[in-house]
Amino acid sequence: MSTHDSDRLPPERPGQPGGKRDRNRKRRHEQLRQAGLRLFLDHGVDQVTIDDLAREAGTAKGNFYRYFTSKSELVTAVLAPVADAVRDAFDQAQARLEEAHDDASLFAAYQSLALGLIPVAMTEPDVVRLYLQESRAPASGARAPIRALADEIRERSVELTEFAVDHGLLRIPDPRISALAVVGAVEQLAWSSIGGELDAPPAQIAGTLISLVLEGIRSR
Amino acid sequence: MSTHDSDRLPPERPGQPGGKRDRNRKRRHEQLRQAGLRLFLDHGVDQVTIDDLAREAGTAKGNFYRYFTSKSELVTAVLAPVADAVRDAFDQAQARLEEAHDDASLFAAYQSLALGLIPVAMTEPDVVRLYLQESRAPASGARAPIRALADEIRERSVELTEFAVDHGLLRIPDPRISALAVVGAVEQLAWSSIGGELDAPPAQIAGTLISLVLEGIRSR
DNA sequence: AAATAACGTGACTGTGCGGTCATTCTTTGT
DNA sequence: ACAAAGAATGACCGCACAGTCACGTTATTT
Repeated sequence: MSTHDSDRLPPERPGQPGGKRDRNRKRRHEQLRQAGLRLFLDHGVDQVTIDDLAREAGTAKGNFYRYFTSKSELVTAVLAPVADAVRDAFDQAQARLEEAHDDASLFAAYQSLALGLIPVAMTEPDVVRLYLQESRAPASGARAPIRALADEIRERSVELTEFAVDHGLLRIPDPRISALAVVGAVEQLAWSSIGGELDAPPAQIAGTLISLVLEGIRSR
Repeated sequence: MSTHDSDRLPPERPGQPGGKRDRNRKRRHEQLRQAGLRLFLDHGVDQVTIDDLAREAGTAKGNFYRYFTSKSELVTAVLAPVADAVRDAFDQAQARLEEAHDDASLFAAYQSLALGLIPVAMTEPDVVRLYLQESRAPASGARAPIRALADEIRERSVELTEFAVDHGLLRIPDPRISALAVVGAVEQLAWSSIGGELDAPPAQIAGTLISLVLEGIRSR
């Protein structure tokens, strides 16, 4: 009969939401997530094996599959906080932009995007770094979730700027080119900053980039 | 005695420089290079096995090792044309910059950089794409040569702009930030363009980016 | 406290990988 | 034409991997 042929691994959550089972489960989940983050950063997602992950998390191999069905699913979990923050920040910015009517409110919309992104970049630099490290991976395999997030970021950035242009808030010839250029600049600066190649404080980097975008190099 | 303990695989070149051996050898080398380029793009460098490469190149596995000692060495060979062009272009630009004295000659130096890079990007888009795809990989493993090239590009870009600032040719507060922002913008635009997400012609993309950098968004 | 069910373990299996090598084929030098 | 050397082959070895599973442990329910 099999009411649910598919209730295989991993099983449902334990009984009480605040009980010992629930806490233990969350702890293991987080241990595996942290192990993944460390190993992925050091060796690249593709090079890390399930054995490596289990060992680094201090548990047995078979147990890994009680929490994640695949490495790809773990990658999604590792990325989750950043992915959520990114989506929220774009939603916010889009909502504000839809009610914008002048230069000031346009600026405020873009500012809300930045203000939504900066906190997570400060609290989770390693996750951001992992994203940047593998963000242009082929769309198949364990790195796929990272690539998907990258595609979403580019898409929504372009969307946002096209909306501004369509509603007469911004007057630039090709919004797609400008939006992608800014995304590329932001990502490269974040990458160099997190990697320690740029010792300037993030606030200064952001300020320099904003004035560069608004006024160009000539103005200085 | 062993005059040469280390003349193991891969062996020296065959007798005549223009003979059949030489031609065959060059052909196989190129077949393996093309096979690598295709497979690396489709599946990512780390996911491709030596068996895959040999099969795609239409040869036997053992033969691979007559041409490359490792996957990493093949990656280096795949990248070679772009790596060479990049180095040459930076050398050129640096030489011009050292003799620059005003705005016009500064512009000419940067222009020579662009003019050195554009041809190889047009003739070898796949190699550029592979570089962009894996350019932020960890420094160990088969992707290492790609990462090395990326580091070199960033380093020399910063160097170039710092030189211009130090010699009073450019007046910007932090040359490192500006240089990296431009590198990021260029790479992102190249990535999107090669990936078909931007249908604008390269010349228009370049023009828009240049005016964006020089004058900012406000000017339009 | 007994029964139940999720958690946790590590051995096990099959598969596929990197790298080697004896052998055969092709080119070259004489 | 013949010998010498490089090119090419694919079977083979050892190993490491993904995924499974029977069994022991710990928390939860009754």
